Amino acid sequence: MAVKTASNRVDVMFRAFSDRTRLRILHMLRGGELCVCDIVDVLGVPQPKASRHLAYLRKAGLVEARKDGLWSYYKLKPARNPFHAKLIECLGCCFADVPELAKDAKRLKSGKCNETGGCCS
Amino acid sequence: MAVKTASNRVDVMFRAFSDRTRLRILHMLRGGELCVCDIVDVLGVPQPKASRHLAYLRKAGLVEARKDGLWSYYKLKPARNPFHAKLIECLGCCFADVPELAKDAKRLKSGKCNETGGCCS
DNA sequence: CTGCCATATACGCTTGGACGAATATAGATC
DNA sequence: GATCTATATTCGTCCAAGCGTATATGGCAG
Repeated sequence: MAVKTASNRVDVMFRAFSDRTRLRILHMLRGGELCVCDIVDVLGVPQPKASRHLAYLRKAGLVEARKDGLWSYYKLKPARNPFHAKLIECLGCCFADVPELAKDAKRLKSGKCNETGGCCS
Repeated sequence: MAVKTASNRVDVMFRAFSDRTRLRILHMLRGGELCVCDIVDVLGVPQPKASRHLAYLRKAGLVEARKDGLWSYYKLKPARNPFHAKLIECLGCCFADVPELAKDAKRLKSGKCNETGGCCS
């Protein structure tokens, strides 16, 4: 079963973290599952852009999606190995160094829909 | 003094880790200072390629160079902040996941010149 | 079945960056 | 100063991947 997928490749995982938008998405997801419209809303980017980056993260094995009716919910995948775990830890540490992250967190908290179910308009 | 250099940018640092060759270089340097010819030798890549990647790492603030006569010695820069430290920790964790790293370590140890001074032919 | 909504993908364009090959730089030796 | 040697940089090419725009998919409501 040891299929050599892209998800196992360390360089691919690092690259997944090397884009500002993806970094913001990953950081947001540390708080738990979110649906795409929330992500689009918090990031303030066009929907296809968010979707593309989510697909990238999915292929890199870093997030997983769950569909529920019209909505897709994304969350971080649990760490597969020590390296993956360390990488996730990096997410917590870079909070201070990436100004957008604080803004995103604020916007997410004040947002309409984070956990009380009533999402997306 | 809070100059916004590339070295402060989290995404740039991640990107620096996202290339196999650079990952191998960074991993090698964990053992301490090395001169370029050692790196070229262990990696088994053309010298300009190693030099280019070393320049990239230098610009990303991850390594620093010291010149001594004809030779250049590179070493990891000490971590500037918690994020940088975590990232360096990742280097240790990905050893198991990147096959080249073990081979590099072996070749470096059996190599002619790692620490007894007599480097480079 | 028709139309609407959330999400995903395709398209065309543009840019960053990896490469090999060639060349430049600069210290050491004669 | 001529030359050798270690390292750095430049050049031209190629490919991955970013973007906005447009469109496809697929569930749901009427």
